[in-house]
Amino acid sequence: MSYRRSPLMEERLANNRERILLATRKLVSEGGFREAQISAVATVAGISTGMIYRYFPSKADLFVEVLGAAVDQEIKILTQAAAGHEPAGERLGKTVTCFVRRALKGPNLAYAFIAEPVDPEVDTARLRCRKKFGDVFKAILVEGMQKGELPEQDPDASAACIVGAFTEALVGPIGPTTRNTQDKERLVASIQSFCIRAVGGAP
Amino acid sequence: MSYRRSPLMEERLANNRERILLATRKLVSEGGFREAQISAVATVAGISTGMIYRYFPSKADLFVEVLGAAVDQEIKILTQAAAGHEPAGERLGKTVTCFVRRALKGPNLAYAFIAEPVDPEVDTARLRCRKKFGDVFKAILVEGMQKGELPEQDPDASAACIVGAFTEALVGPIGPTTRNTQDKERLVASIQSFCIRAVGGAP
DNA sequence: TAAAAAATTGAATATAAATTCATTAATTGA
DNA sequence: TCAATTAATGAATTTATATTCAATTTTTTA
Repeated sequence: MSYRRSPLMEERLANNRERILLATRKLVSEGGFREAQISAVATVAGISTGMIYRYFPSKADLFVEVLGAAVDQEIKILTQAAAGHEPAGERLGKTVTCFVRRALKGPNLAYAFIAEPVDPEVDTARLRCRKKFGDVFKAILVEGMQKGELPEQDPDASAACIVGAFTEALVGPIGPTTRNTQDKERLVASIQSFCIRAVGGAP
Repeated sequence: MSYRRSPLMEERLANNRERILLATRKLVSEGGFREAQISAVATVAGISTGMIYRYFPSKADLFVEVLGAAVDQEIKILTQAAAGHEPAGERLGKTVTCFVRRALKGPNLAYAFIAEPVDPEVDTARLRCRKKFGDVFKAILVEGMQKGELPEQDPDASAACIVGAFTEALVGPIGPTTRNTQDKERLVASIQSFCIRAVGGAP
């Protein structure tokens, strides 16, 4: 035999994979999944289209991985924001604000992800992700109800409503098009108040 | 000359157009826009694909018309539900419940419409539609604030949040998959409570 | 440096769905 | 019924991407 992967080569391969993921992430965060065609990903990553298929079985698989990684990162941050010993209403407010601010700062994938059109395979993954986001809020609600800080309510429904509320407020018709910082902060505050009142967590 | 459209023919043409719209509506409400390919529409309508292009310049135009008609109908019903002289919180509750019940009853297009993936042209129309739904709620909120029944809030943001909240609760991860009537009514009630509390309209 | 193996390329192919248009069928008025 | 005109068909074309693979380049070891 006269070829064996050297550590150097190994590294370059891993590098390629990373480049593909990064390129996809960049394209998606700029123009959504729609703009992330294989050829575009290849161009941005500086490789050929064929290469992509040495690392990912299909475009759907690539998307699912990018989606998963971005969401996991976001969930981690969100979970930290949700931690603490303040009353549930306050914690909810902090968490919502955290998400919304990050989304407004963009290019951040999470919110594009939870709202965007894709093919069925990726869609399944997207639903799972929305559920994950919901679970962060659900945990706050359950604890708040246990402590008697929040009125009784269906935590699954309320959590879904919260995710839906800020998603729509962010990517919907009134979403961030050409807004200045002040407007953005006002939007953040409005969404936060809405969600806190919604779960009965107003002081 | 020896051909001129007779009233009979005129009627048949109008009939074809209607059949195309109905077929599209049926397919979309069953399987979303994804399932409504031109060939499928043609089959369901019982005509050839070519025919469709005698009535609609493109698939996007067809979709936009179907979307618009369905949403207008829904808006009309919603506006009626929003009318009345009860306190704003109560009116909001009625309106939300009306929408959610109708969506759960399906096949009703409106909610599939406001949540589904499509190409850019149709997407613009969809955004307009979501805005229309929001405006129904905004009107309630503005009036409620004027009368001092609701706390001050950004009515655009709150309206968007409401639309987002029930949309997500309906089509999101906890949405209606295999739910019995009782579960559905519980979901309706949960969403309603959430929205009423959210705008500060609790009694 | 040369041969073997693997990595990389990108043009060619596959796929899926929208749109067209030459052809055929149906309708109208004389 | 016939000629003129329009309606209707659906196979062929177009379009837009994803995916493959024969050919090329690079890397490794002897």
